[in-house]
Amino acid sequence: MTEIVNKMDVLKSYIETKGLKSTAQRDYIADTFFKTNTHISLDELLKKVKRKTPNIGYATVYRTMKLLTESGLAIARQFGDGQTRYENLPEDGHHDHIICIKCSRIAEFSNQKIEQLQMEAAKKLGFTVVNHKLELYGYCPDCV
Amino acid sequence: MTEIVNKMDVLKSYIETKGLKSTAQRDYIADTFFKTNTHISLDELLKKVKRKTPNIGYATVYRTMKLLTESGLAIARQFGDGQTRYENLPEDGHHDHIICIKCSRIAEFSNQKIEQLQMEAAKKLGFTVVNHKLELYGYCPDCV
DNA sequence: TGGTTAGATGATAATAACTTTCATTTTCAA
DNA sequence: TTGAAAATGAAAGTTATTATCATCTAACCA
Ligand SMILES: [Mn+2]
Ligand SMILES: [Mn+2]
Ligand SMILES: [Zn+2]
Ligand SMILES: [Zn+2]
Repeated sequence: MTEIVNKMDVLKSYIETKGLKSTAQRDYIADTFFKTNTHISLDELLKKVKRKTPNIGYATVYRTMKLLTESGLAIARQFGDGQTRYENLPEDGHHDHIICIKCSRIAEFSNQKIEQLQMEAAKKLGFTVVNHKLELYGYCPDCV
Repeated sequence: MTEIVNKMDVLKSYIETKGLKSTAQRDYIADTFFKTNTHISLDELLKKVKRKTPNIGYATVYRTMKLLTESGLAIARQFGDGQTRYENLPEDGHHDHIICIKCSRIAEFSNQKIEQLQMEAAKKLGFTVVNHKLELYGYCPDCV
């Protein structure tokens, strides 16, 4: 609850800073997205949004998610199925993913030791790490 | 040297097993690819191949790389720049990548401890890992 | 409060990287 | 040598994303 209000405030503030305008469509798309706890695609989000506002366009959903990503409220992910998926910025920090190659179920995990070892591996090569992508692919408990 | 001959033999053998036919185009594309030690895109490979055989088509390069990937001689990679890149199957086993977000330089590393921890993280969630993708993004030594 | 105008919207067109189709050519076993 | 099966190259089709453009609309102001 307070969560979503907060996120909406962050968005409003970002919009103001950038000299943009507030619209009902954008608010509703953002609100709908903030209420999801999945890794949602644009098509899925559009479908959800169209249930209340059927006249909304794909382009507006696309532009809104772009805005949310820019403002840091959403994270864009690519799990190799050909389409970008968005998730809410996790309040408990960064996490990585494990994806079932049979049913597409996605689980999340975070491991500080792995992050540490990544840094070290990079340092050994003279690189500085800004971000990373770690995805495990395999079978979930239900798919053996 | 012996390397490439070996790879060509593996390819020949794969082609025979599948009931396919041998062609000059395929041989030349494969040979050109086997001689690269980069993570090469289809366009880059086509360009290289066209220097000797200008009449060769994109589709043939595409189909040859598909074949090499199926046969295990090539690995297809996605580094987030929108196009698939191919690399030769490394003889020293699996490795992961670190990509410079300024100059696109790609370095490779492998860390057994990280692999181990990944397995454990997956197991904790009841998943079985079949493969994984680990990419670090940051700055290379030349780009600070 | 009505006018102005920069930004937003939604339909549609354009991209870009594949992927497939198809007419023609080539391979290769009989 | 021949004919069926596979390969090739040009071109068309896909699909997800991004841009364009003719209206709309929000927000500031006289
Ligand atoms: Mn997630
Ligand atoms: Mn590599
Ligand atoms: Zn599953
Ligand atoms: Zn660099």
